[in-house]
Amino acid sequence: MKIIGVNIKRLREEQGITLRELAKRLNVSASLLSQIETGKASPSLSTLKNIADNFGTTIGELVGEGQKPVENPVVRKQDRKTIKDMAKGMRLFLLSSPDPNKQMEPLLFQLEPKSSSGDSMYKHFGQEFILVLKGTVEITLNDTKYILKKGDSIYFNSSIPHAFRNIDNGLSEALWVDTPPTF
Amino acid sequence: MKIIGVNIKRLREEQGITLRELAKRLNVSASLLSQIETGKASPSLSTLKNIADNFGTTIGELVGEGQKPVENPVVRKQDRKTIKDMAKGMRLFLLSSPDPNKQMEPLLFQLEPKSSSGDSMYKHFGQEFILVLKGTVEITLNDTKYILKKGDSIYFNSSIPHAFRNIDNGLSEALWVDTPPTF
DNA sequence: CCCTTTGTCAAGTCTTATTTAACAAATACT
DNA sequence: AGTATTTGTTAAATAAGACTTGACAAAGGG
Repeated sequence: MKIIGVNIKRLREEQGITLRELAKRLNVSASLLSQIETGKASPSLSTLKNIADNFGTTIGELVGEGQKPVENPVVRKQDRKTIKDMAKGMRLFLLSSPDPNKQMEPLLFQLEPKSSSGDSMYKHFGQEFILVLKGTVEITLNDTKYILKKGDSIYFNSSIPHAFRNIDNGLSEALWVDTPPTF
Repeated sequence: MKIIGVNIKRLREEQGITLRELAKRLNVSASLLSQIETGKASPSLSTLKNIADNFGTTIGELVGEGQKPVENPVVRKQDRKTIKDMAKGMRLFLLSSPDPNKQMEPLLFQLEPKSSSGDSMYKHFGQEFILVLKGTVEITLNDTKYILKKGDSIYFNSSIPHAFRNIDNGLSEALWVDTPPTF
């Protein structure tokens, strides 16, 4: 995990602070920090957490999750890939090219009148964000139902059982971003 | 970091696999895995990486970054908070309530004709996703310029120097999600 | 009932994270 | 110039704790 050291060093130098100074803040020896930055030692989780906190970042960032370059950044409207086998009357469009390094998964979904995500509720790791672009969507979190009209948005943890349903007479459309990617 | 063990145990049980079986796959003793799951020991980074890989997830998820419940999930169109002090002619609306546990930051930005993000380019940790909802936006990654029309989207690493500019005669509007949150 | 399988615990081993102390190279001060 | 002070790095020693072994009780399964 050499990337850890590189990231730490970069953050440190961005703040223009010295290795010894950072070591003091973290309550570790300058030597250890040097070894970590040069990849000669691997920090314990607790010191890694300290480092992340100190820089206001996360362990995930430090270990380089989702750091690698993403190719083919742009997806044109007409080139969107579709995902089919979901619930009936529901269309899903990928708004980004598949890439294992992506942290987020942006999707556009279209719901025919009366269509829904099905009877069982979803529940998984990560978080989700939904912005309604057209129509009206009912979103259920646990037992609570939220009615979202065009322009309304919602943000929740995917570990909360969730489901959604089009309650508009016409087509409903929403942008959906979740993390981590599932497709 | 007791949360690590809880997450691992949950993932393991979701797969319906036994503690000993998982231990074998990871090349560690069942005892160690038990101690980790019950929070009596903290895994080294290398074994934690193995665990994350095994479940097709990330270290970040395992350490519980962005797992805690999010309150007040819904943001109504009329209740959106605005961020001002950005570049001139540029308006930013928060599409989610501030929450330190959020992994993503969904924003709506409106660009007056000829407005841009400024002369210097942005460069920071994380990733970004942009979907153009109205008008035409020019996005620069390193030296490459991309013209995005309504419905086009782009996904890139924030560590790539980036900037954007409205090249439409009218107002341009785009949805912008980045990770981790900066506001 | 016996036999296997489940997860956990105590005690020991051993890797390795971390410290101490010294080093050369660079910067600052006089 | 020279003399400190500060920079990051390294070797060796230490201490912490990750990890193993082996045994245990509880819970099925035959």
